[in-house]
Amino acid sequence: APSPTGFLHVGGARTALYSWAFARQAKGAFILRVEDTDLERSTQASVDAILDSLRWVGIDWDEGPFFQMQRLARYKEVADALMASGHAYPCWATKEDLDSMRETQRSKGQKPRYDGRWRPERAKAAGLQPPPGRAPVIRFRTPDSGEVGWDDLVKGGISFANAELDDLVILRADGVPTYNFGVVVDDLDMDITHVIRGDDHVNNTPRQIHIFNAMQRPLPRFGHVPMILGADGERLSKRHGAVSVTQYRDDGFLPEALNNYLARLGWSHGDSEIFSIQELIDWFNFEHVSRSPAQFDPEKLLWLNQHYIKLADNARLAELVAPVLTGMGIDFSRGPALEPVIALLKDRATTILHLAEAATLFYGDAIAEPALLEQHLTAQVRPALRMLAARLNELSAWDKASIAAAIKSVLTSSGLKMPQLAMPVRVLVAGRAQTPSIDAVLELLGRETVLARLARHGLAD
RNA sequence: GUCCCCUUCGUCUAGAGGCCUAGGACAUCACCCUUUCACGGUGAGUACGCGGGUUCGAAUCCCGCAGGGGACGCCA
Repeated sequence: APSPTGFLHVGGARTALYSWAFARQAKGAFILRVEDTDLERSTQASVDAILDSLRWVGIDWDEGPFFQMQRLARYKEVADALMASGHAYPCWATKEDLDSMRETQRSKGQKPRYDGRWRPERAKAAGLQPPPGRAPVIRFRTPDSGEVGWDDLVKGGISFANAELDDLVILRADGVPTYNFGVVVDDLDMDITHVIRGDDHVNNTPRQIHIFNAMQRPLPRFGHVPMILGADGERLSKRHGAVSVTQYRDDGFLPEALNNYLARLGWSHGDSEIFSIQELIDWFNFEHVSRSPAQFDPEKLLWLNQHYIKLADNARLAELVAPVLTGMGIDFSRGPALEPVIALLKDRATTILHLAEAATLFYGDAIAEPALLEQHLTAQVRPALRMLAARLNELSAWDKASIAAAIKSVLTSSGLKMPQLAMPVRVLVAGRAQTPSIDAVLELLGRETVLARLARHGLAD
């Protein structure tokens, strides 16, 4: 049940993933509800971004998306019923009233909370009269004493003293429900059996339970998954870097890597580190969801991403890399085909972006830094390089094995060691000192390009 | 400040009284492989927050303390 006030946060994605996996495992239904009652901040762009993110990570839904703003009449109906049964009442306290009330409480070291001044019997006793021409909000009457508790799916027993709670607003003056009320009527109407949400909602649960009770309906099960923290131990936020699912997609992460990482962050299945979405569905359980918050570790995510890139199909990777190259202004239609290039490079890439960057090796003009050139292109190796150019030129077949044989023969006649010859070739032909094995690089580059580049330095005719 | 929750290597975690001189993974370091860089392989160091109990025996149970996180809105 996302709120469309921004992008899908990785924490939200993880909660959705657990919830979804559990629903799939239980052969239940996963229902998507958009909680758009924050009129100030909700946007259609956020709705689109969130649905897009969910689809990208592979979370599908059986019902919805339902929008709370389309259910206003229903909330009004329930609020009226609650008023009729004495569980709710109108309140005309102004923003200023409430602010000064809270300030006083805070200064006295108390927890700021609504004092119940408009509870009918108290308003009457105090002689409060509804101000004319102003619509009230509706507040829920919370029991004054006793306790509320529940058996949390991940945390176990949790309980609150009712005296800690106050009378919360359930319906605003304009008829829009507040969070705690909207979710309860929705959960009931939508037959929600399991409410899986972030830890930050633990304090809302007792209030919601009271509303369920007032409506005389059975409770769903609640499960509160711990927060995700940044490296500094504070709640993960923008200032920690990437936090939105779309950002990870744009940064070149594979959805299976993000899923695997997120699932494992705060949940475990013995020593399993790498598992598929199907395994998550088969293995997921609440007993192994951690009860304490977890720090997000970008390094481990990178490791998983690298792992999944190595496993990924070349054609799929090519499709992901192509637009990145285009975005970099690189025309990869001139040069070797993308798929073999990727096949050669994917073992060393941690993200799609890095993979694309590595691929530029085959599509640029490969001009090396002068210092690099000087370092590797010594007088000693020049004759061997000329010899290599000649032999490459004479090769009847341009394939990795033939190229390797040509290199070996030059090594034999020159007495050079492999690195002494391979490094200058890399620098001359690729413009850099780090490349995959040189025979494979030459093969992909093609004979013409290789010879032309050697010729630039007078090493080929 | 008040309330709620939490506490095993730097990080994510396994562990549900003896299998733990605490296991795995990321990161780090070393070595091996090697055509550079990677990949891969092997190995090393590093943790049960503290103090009391309970018990023949506690990372595991209880209490206290400390620390961390969350909440305290007509935001969700």
